[in-house]
Amino acid sequence: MPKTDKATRTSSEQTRAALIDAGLRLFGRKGFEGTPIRDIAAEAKTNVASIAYHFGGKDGLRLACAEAVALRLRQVAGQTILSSDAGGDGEKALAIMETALTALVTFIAARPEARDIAAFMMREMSDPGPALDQIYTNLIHPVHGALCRLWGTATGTDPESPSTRLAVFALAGQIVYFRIGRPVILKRMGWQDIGPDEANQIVATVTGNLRALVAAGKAGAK
Amino acid sequence: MPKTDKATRTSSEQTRAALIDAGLRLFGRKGFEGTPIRDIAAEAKTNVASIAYHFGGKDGLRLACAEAVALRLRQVAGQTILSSDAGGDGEKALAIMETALTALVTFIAARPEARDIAAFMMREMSDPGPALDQIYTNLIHPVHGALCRLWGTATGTDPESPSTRLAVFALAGQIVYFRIGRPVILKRMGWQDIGPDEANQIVATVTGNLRALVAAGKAGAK
DNA sequence: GTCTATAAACAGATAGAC
DNA sequence: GTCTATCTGTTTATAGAC
Repeated sequence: MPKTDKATRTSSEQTRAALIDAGLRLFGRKGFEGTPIRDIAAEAKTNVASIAYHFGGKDGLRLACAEAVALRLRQVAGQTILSSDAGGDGEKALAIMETALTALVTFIAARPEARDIAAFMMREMSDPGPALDQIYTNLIHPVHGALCRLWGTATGTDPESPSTRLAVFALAGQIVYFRIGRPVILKRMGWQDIGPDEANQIVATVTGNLRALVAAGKAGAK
Repeated sequence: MPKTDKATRTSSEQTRAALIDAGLRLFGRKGFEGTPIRDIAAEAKTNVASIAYHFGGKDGLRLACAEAVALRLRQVAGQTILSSDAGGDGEKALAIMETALTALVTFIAARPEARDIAAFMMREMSDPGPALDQIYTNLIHPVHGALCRLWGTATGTDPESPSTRLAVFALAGQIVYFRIGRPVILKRMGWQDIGPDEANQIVATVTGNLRALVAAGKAGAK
């Protein structure tokens, strides 16, 4: 059946993508060791053997999931941050950061796929290995670096200084917590779900904090 | 129930404690499903069967670990926050929060046990169940509530309002990220470890942020 | 209460038919 | 390329000796 003529649209690629999708979802929820490859195959509507065929084994799928995570989050955060340049204008740098954070928070807090993406990343951080290296070099390092440059421009401080880097990490921490801590947040806020309304409240909190922290950083730089 | 005569010092209690300790460490690093009870027994220097004996099974140990986590973190955060009362004095409320945050951040960022405690909590949040309920009612709800009251006093805003609750969650997010994201932070900061020096830099970042955010919240409340 | 031995279920990898 | 059947090792839980 799997001949790659244009009518069939390479079912190989489709199976591959379905496996990564299923792997991300299950690894995120139940953990890597907690997920049997049989479940992944079932979720992707294929057979167990196809995981060894496409990725060489369970570990290969893990790495492929890490690649997918880095790619997806760069699409959300990256294209807004990585490409743009404030050109020394503090106000513009702050505006760019606000736009980027809004996009990031909206995606991370409200989009359903973000649950699995965030959970996958957090799990990899609890047990660092090749998959985390992937995510670090392809996502975290470039995005954090770009945010540091914007932060430096916005506050007039050294973008390479430890305090700038820590400030940006603190900012990132706020965002990821709104996803990871979701069940706790829902319960405490009395929310049923994080829809557009709730996401906007979170966006308002984070962007408000950004402005306050940048203002404080600017004052401290004098 | 073990017989508690003072001479033997109940080795039962010791085994129990050693199992919880080992469980917390291994569950945090490799996840619940990723950890065989044989490994836990070996780490606790006892036999596999003792887990079923003391906790009824692997799930029982999981719940006992959740209890231990809640208890331990209440000792760190709780005794400073839960007991004290600002009595309507904004300055005093801010000072209490600063003291509490310093203790919390120092513990979470620098203490080795905190790695496993934080990882355990995050994993439970990714896959909510009875253990998370434990942690929520015995730790998160009371501590978050106390911080909201202090925040309300410090900023002059309603401690029960959604924006206050979200602000406190954002603050908490910063703290936990400095533990969860540790491997990434070490790499990006060029640090070998988080010792007293590095912990102080993190404490300075977080308490600085606290002051800036409270000041902004106070201004907004006018 | 502790521990060894074992049972019954389940894991990931792979050979070979299609 | 896909899928079934199977191999080999490992898992949790438990029975029973001490």
